[in-house]
Amino acid sequence: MNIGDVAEKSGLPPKTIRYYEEIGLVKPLRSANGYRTFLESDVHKLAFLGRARALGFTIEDCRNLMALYEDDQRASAEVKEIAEQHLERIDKKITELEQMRATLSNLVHACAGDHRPDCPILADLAATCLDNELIENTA
Amino acid sequence: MNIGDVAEKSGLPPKTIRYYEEIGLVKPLRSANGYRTFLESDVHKLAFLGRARALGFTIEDCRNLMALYEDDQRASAEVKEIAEQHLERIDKKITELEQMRATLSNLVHACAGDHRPDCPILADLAATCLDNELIENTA
DNA sequence: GTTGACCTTCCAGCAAGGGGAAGCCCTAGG
DNA sequence: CCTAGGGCTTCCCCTTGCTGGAAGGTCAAC
Repeated sequence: MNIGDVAEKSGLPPKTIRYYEEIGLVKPLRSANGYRTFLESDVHKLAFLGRARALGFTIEDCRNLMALYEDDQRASAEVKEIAEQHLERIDKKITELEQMRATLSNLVHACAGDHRPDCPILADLAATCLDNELIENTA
Repeated sequence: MNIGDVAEKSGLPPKTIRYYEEIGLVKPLRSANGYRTFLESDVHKLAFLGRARALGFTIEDCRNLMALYEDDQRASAEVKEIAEQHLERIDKKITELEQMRATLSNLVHACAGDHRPDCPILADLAATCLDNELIENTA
């Protein structure tokens, strides 16, 4: 199977598949003309990777998950550990974004959004670290 | 004022300040010995940029926000427009992350996390795109 | 035999800086 | 007067996870 077929089957672009080979996530064979030749098991691996990436796992996580997947002596605790750490990263990121969202939302609501130059958004960005100028900026 | 002082006052690392000069966000003067020389207004700008970045605005957003900040003929509508678009980006990102979180959380809870190899997390990653193998993998 | 769709490699680049080397500059201490 | 140190400079590579493009080989069809 050539890379184009694999791309279609796995849902990953050819570029991505070549990249995954480059970093050692898949190891396709080569046919005489230099083309990569993939087995069904490669398609399976690539789909696995695509799914893991879609869940936000890093490439390194994917590498570890793949290794565990292929090791039938694995302990599910190891997999769970990786997933839990990732869950924490996600929660942290969500918290950060919620925080930004809250601040930004306040500012947006406070801004008239008309033709006049007065703007609480700019005032906030400008004033936060410079209390002595706050009065000038908001006066 | 040299870059070290500015870094302390603005809260941005020297590396970041040099980078911001490189991409034209600030334009410090140079003294005879080649050192960058910053004015108070530069510190002010850099603090503005730091705050905007902390709210997740892209560098390009920052560039536009700075331009509006320095234009006293601006319409607050233009600022609000940038902020609203950013708010949408944030909301979209949060939604994505919540989606990942939900799926991942389900998988984590379904996984025993013990010494045994059976793992719903790996099974899900492996099976999603290959229904014909689902039975084997979950059997 | 030649077009056009594949495939190959390599190079460059995105965001937004971080790390570190090699080399000035400036000041304080002995 | 010399030296040690800290701060400053430029330069280039590294990060994450790809994506785009150029130059060129291959293959099946018409």
